[in-house]
Amino acid sequence: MRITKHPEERKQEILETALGLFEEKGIQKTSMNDIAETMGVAKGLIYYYFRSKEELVEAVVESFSEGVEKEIKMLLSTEGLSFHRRLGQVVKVFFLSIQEHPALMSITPKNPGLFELVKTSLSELALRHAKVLLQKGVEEGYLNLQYPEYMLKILIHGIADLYVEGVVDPKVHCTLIEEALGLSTGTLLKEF
Amino acid sequence: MRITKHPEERKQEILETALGLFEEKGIQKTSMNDIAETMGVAKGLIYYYFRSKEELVEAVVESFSEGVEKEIKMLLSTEGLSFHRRLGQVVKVFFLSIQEHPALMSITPKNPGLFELVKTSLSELALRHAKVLLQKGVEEGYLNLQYPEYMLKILIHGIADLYVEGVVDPKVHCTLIEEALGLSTGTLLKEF
Amino acid sequence: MRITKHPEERKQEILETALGLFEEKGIQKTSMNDIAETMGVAKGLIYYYFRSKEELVEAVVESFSEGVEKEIKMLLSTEGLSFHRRLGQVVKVFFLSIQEHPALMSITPKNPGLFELVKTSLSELALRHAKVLLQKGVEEGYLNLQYPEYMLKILIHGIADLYVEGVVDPKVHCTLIEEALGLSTGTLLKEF
Amino acid sequence: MRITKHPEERKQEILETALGLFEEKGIQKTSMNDIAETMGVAKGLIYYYFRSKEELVEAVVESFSEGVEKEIKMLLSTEGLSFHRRLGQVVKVFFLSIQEHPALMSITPKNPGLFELVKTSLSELALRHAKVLLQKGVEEGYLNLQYPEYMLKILIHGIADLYVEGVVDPKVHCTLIEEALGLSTGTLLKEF
DNA sequence: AATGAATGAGAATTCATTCAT
DNA sequence: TATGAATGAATTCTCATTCAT
Repeated sequence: MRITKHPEERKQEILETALGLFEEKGIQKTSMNDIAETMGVAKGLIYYYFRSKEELVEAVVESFSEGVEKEIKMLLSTEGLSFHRRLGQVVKVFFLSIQEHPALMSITPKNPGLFELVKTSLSELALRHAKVLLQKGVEEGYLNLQYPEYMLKILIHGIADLYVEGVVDPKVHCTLIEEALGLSTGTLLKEF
Repeated sequence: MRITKHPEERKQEILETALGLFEEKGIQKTSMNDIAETMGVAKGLIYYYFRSKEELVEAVVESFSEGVEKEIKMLLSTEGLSFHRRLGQVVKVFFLSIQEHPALMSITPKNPGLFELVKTSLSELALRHAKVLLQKGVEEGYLNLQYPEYMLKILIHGIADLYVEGVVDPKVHCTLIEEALGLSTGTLLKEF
Repeated sequence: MRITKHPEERKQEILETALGLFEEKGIQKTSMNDIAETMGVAKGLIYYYFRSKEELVEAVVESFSEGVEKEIKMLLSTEGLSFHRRLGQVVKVFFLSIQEHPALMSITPKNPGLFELVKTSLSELALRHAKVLLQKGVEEGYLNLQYPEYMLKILIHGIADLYVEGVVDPKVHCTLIEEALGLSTGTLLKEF
Repeated sequence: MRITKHPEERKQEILETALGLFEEKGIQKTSMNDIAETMGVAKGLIYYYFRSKEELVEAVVESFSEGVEKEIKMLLSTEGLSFHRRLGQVVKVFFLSIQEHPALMSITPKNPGLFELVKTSLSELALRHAKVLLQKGVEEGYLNLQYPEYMLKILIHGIADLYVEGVVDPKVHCTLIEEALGLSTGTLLKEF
């Protein structure tokens, strides 16, 4: 049975199936065959949309980040919010997007890869969007940091890894962020 | 030509060769054959010492951590040092051990793995040793943290990832740690 | 050169090639490579049809038995034959099917395996089909046996092994069967 | 720790260990390493006593048969026993020797080999010793068989295989033998 | 757009056997 | 007699990728 779909729709379907399997079994242990089989589609079809497995992996990561990016953009477009409020929202978006993909976090020594890539991608994304916000925080005196961007990176990577190790309470994360940024206790927490 | 060595020596040799190749080409792209060839030894010999590639990988990570652990133990055994001094030293050990293995940090989408494993292992190790130190810092009022251990983890993972992305200046790291822990500027830096 | 065939045809081809090689060199000494090479086909293709060597071996045995089963079914479907005639025919089918695969029987200390598997499979098959026949023989008084099914098994296995050891004359087999079943001399033999 | 033993003692020890492992895991899946490890001895030592694995396998089978042979010889040396009594005893010896090695019978598709070899070896042995006995039976009119030796073979192989398939009751075996040889019911059974 | 049989280059692993000590 | 590190060749199995249909 041969089911024809719109290219974009099909591409999306592959991306989602791949993401699911990568989360479940790791990139390496997911074969192109697995993906095709799960979709109920022939192996060759995937190669019609993606030149190689590598390209597919990149596309999956990109696609994931794009989802997060959309939400962030929406948030930041709202005018007139205070620095703390905004920061709180950005943090929230990150953790919500991670919470929606719990399997993403299940890295084991036998199953590395995807998380690391996603993390890096998210971190870059965060930086792109938070630069201005951080600058503002520094200028307005809310933040007293020499390397605000680096600190942001550390927090994203570090908390993500903490998450992987089982610390999933957003309150804890907020407290840690407050302390690291030198904000007074509860500043972020009250945004949740 | 058949060269026999003492098991411990040979095991060490395998471990070192494997570490080198893992760093250079990634775990996945390093075949057991590569390791044997590099050593000028038969493939089977590696299986004489390690039941499988997986076991070898674990052993390599463990061995790496043990090296770092030894140095830390030495440091912490020295009596009578101030909290800041000690903290500075621990931080130093970590970054020195990482600096000795720059290739360890070269993750690419094609080459994931070892670093992630080592990082987790190092993080656990750090916690084990720094617990008391942190507690002391909190008690003595140098640190004002609700979750000192989590903060430590964040810093280790976060800075390690920062390192991977090319930020390798220890001064920057120190400053970031100072800021995150709420120490006054230069407290750690002067230990370097 | 890439020659594509219909799956069923190809599967059959693999089965036959494998059977031939198993007979010739024994299961153990026949590598998946041998089979592929003999077929002029890539190694991977065999794994496309059979998950493992073990599965292939099972399929070969099964396929062999199925061939014999077909012939038996045909025989038994003919109505109105006497007990002795029928029994004679069943015995005949077995020995003909074995005679067609003389190599099957060449077990040596270095080459065990396939025969043993086939024998068991054939024995089960024989029982399934001969049960009614034997029952009938017992009821009609031709056979005076307490365990007709066990006797059948003994005869199948025993004569098969005798065959392996070089006793291949069907007349001898018939005589032995007659004696074991307590039939009068020549009852079966005249069917041949 | 290097324990030196008398050559014959050591050889015997190897034979027994090998038999045990062959029964447990099959010949093929038992490595020379397994044997050495089980004995707590170095691999090389086995090669000191047996040139190759093949030679070891042969020796194991031979050694097993020798054990049975001894018992049979003892039996047959007793003078003045009736034909039926003797036959009963010989049958008994076989089944007792098999019963002492239940694992010998656990053939599976994955684990062929030893049983087949032992069976053949036992069958040859049986023939050697029973020839005279059978001849006597025929001459004295107890047996009415054209190929007494073949019938013996069939019975040994056939019943052994029956045994493997789970029919282990000696009474059933006796009945089958009686029927196959055309002895009157109970002739053998009462010897047990 | 889609199929899926076929490829082929590797990969891990196993093990009987050897040999220097 | 005994050790056990070392060999090396074979073997099973995997999988990204191709291509004729």
